[in-house]
Amino acid sequence: MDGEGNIGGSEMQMGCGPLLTDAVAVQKPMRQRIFEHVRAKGQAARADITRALGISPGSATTLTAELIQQGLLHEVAQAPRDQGRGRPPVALEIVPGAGHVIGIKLSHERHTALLTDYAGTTVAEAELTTSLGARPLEDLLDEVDRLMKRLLKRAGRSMTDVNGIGIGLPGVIDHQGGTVRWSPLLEKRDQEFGVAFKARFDGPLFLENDANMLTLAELWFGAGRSMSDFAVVTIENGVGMGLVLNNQLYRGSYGVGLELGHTKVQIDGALCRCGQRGCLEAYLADYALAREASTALNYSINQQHSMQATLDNLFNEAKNGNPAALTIFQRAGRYLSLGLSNVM
Amino acid sequence: MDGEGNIGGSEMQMGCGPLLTDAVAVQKPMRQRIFEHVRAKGQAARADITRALGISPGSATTLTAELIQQGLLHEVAQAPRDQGRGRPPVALEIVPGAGHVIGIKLSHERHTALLTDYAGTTVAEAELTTSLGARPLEDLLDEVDRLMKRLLKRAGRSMTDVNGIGIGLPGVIDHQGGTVRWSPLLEKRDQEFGVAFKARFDGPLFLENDANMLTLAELWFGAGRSMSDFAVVTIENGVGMGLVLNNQLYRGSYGVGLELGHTKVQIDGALCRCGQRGCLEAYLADYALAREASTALNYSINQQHSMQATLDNLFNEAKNGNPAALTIFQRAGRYLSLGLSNVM
DNA sequence: CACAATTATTTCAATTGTCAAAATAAAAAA
DNA sequence: TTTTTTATTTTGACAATTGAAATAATTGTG
Repeated sequence: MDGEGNIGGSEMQMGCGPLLTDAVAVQKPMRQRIFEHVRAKGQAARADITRALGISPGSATTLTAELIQQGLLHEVAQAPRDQGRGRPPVALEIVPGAGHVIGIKLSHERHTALLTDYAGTTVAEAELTTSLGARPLEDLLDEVDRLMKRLLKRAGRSMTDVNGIGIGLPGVIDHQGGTVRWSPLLEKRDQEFGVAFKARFDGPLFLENDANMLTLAELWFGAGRSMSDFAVVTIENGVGMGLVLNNQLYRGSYGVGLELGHTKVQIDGALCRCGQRGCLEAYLADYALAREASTALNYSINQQHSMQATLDNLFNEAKNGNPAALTIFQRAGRYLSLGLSNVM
Repeated sequence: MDGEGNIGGSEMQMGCGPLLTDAVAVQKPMRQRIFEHVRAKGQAARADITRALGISPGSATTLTAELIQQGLLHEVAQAPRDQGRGRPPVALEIVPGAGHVIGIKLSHERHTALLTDYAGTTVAEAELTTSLGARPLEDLLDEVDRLMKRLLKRAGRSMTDVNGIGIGLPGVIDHQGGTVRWSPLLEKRDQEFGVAFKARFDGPLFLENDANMLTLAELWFGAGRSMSDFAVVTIENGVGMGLVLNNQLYRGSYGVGLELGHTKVQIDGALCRCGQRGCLEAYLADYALAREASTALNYSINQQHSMQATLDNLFNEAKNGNPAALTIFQRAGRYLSLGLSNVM
């Protein structure tokens, strides 16, 4: 009778093993995996698919038939072989016009956009030079609007032909929630980019940090295609990094990605704009170089120089052998390699 | 006719998207997921499983029936509830004696072993003090043999009751291949531990770096159970780290894990036994502290002191306010926090 | 040239895993 | 007692796969 109030109260610490299971481990449907395999290989026969995905030949027939029926795949005439016996395989290919995707990169000085088909070939490009500095979310969406209109006009297509839109921009991006936690392009923090976008346009949006975007590009089109783990480092306005682990982009616990720039390379080192000391970014980013350049080039504080001009100047000085300027670049290089070796 | 030799030679760079798909992403069968869920919770009713794993109640009945049939699960009498209506749930529990597992930790001075049942409760323990230093693989396996015999005797069980054996040891371990790339316990490099083990014993072996082992323990039994990403840092003979990303232990491209100890914390810093400079380990590991201690305590070079004695001495001196000794510990702490913040 | 060998693809019945919906069970509340 | 509520079981159906046999399209061989 005394045990009624708290059930099992005496033995709370039961069980073992992780409490959280990886609920994300949902296997993609077979149709999609076949589609992606054909896309990766460029073309593939049913027999290749059978071997690559470990399915039965019967399934290959059924599933490819469905994809062909949907207009996503089609058979392609085979070049005659000079060796190999047996019935020749018939290659399958992605129907290029089956769908289109827009990719947009928002950046400091100019935005660029690309329209590609499902096979990955570029259909049209467009760009837009923009005002520098932070702006309201609506203004940024206006720019996106203008850019997409220009792109579609150039390709002779309309928004209904577009099956997906990917946008990459600098800052701290929550990919899952479609939120921009912080970006140099936006005035305010924690802007609901995804929501605002959906209100103005349609088609599914994929929002991504620009370094992550670049990393994905490398994974899809570049050297990363055949690697299971790699990192991409960008040095621009700030230091960014994207990391691919196990063939997929690693996003932190809350989709925020990595912050290589704020890796510490020196105890009590140079002051960083994040407020801490010794960050890699404080030695590598353009604003950091510019800061040191002012000293090296003997600029007085009240002289006004644009950052780009300062950097150009610094670069020229270094080329001409100015030792102070050279040291800055050498040090930046050394710190970069240090930060990178830590990632390894 | 000219295109016969190399098929598609002109258009090799076809396709886009990752070439390697995550073949590891095989969803575990539902039966196993249910088993693991019950193990994690200690006990769970069919209705709980239905909700937790998102399956239909019918499936829960069928699948748990199979597990009960196999002798892995059983129903357990429920304590009377004081609130809540409706038919009371009947809890399921893992049959403790359904299987047993041996866990072994090989270390410098002594090896320890544990026999537990499938529910995770310890059945017996054993340990073995060992010769220091590197030895041939066969000698190490002899020690494992002796340890396991002692353990099983104490538990009154035989090898046939054991369904799996996990071994953790310091060094660079290839978990997948069961190879010891390097370990302070072994004379030679690249020893095929798994193969040699299988030749002498039976039952599946799980070989793991000791830091990774500890990390898994934390994931299964400790604070890590409710976290999706975390790191475990060990400071012993060398600095080790285990990392859990997305609820699973991260092993490098080839199962080698991480090397926090050789993260760089200081450009041109202290010399490390790995030959590089500025490694975290060169400030934190016991041999590094001992090295500095010799200086701080004014030991002359030809005096012979055991490492442990030196460290004890250093610790006492620091406690008594010796400033040189204090500095050593403070610096070690600072470098550690630096290395850790980089991991974040 | 007919025919075996070889490889690719298709057909088709059978299996498996899962679910939806209805039925049944066991308790508390009215 | 009857209703309400929650847990579990039963049942039939469905969709995804598979295995095995059949068919197709080649090359090599006697």
